[in-house]
Amino acid sequence: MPGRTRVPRPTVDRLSLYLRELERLETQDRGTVSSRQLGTAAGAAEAQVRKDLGIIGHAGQAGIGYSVPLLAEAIRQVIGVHRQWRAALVGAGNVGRALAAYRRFREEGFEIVAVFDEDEAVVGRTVAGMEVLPMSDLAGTVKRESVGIGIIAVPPDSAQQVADALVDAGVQGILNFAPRRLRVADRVATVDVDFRSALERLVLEISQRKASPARR
Amino acid sequence: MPGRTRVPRPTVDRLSLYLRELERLETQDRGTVSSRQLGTAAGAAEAQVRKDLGIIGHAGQAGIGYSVPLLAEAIRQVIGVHRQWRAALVGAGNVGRALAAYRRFREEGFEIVAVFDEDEAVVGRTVAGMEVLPMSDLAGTVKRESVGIGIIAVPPDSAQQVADALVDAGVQGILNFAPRRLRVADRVATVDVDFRSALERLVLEISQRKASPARR
DNA sequence: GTTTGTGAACCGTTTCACAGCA
DNA sequence: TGCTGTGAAACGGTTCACAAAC
Repeated sequence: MPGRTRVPRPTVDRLSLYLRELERLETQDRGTVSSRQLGTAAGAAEAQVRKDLGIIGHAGQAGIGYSVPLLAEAIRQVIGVHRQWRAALVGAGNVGRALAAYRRFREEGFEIVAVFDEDEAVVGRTVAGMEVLPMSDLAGTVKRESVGIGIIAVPPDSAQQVADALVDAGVQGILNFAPRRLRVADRVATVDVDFRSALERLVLEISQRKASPARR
Repeated sequence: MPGRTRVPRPTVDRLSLYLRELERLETQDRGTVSSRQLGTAAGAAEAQVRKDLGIIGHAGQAGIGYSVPLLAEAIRQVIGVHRQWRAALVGAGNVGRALAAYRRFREEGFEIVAVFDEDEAVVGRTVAGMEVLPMSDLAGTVKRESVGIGIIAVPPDSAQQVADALVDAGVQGILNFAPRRLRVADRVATVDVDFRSALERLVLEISQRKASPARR
């Protein structure tokens, strides 16, 4: 059973990036990679890569490197994408429709199995081949379809109440696209994807870059 | 001239969140906030809030707190959203169209002024009221329209070449929605928004949450 | 020669704790 | 009493450096 030790957040983020590089190498039938190459792809130091892989308990071979397929599988196991995750999307606006149409998710182990909206006028329409359902169907669908993840793509003012509904329905995690910090029970994990914060980070970095010479 | 001291990345992220709360309070005509309240909204400790505001050189009043409008303005100044930013969007697929349609950007100081696509079949179509332009028009448009930010919403395989084109055209920063690490000149800032990494982070947190009791 | 695994030093950020001001 | 500002301590993650394995 994996998940022995706690994995630091920065390490998790890098594991995602290593996995992308490994999958690229898999298509090229490369048998091994060095920590240096993985580090270059992920923008991390090579010692960092070795530390990260040590944390998840994966060993390489001195002088050779790491086995591409074995390491890829090990990372998938640790992250948990070796199994398929089923998600319910709430919000059929711009962001919601784009997510529903994003076919790539499926290959990556995620599947949106139902779409909901609070707006009665939107309920009944078709989004990416799925009928938009009313919020009253949420709890039933989550149970029936074994939904583990809720995706929030509604305006900020209704984000919290949607989160409450998802938690009540029994999801294990929430991916939140609304620019609002959610308050949820401890047993539920949340991750925010916030365009606005990303843009603000970018703009501030631009300003700082102009002020002082960049490093690296 | 603002931007005296360097602002740590984690602080930048929290400043975004403080600003959201401040804007909410502004609509309610609240005159002051305590570090405790800002911290609660942003999920940070109160001492952390005071440290952050100290870093940007903003002082509160002991026993009272911080002035809502003054602090909001100070944060906007530091981040750089007190002025309007003009952006060029590359990629008119699902993600690109959703971004183009995302009206909220405008209120937040960002404006997409042009849309480009590499695919000849897409060029000429209309997206959010804008005609999709060919990549050959990129450099000219960036100069003519004073575009500071490029937004990449293309498949991963073409992300790097789009980045190169944006850098050559003279943008100062790139917001990257493609799941690929970009390599750009030092003078250009980049920020990644990666759905897949976000989902993987979520899934791993779900696993860890099941394994051990959560804190907080 | 190449590349791993890891203790030790290092560094930046967070938390603590408390003096000082309203 | 309520709340800020800030040194000092604690923490967690990163980088260094090198012995060991191939």
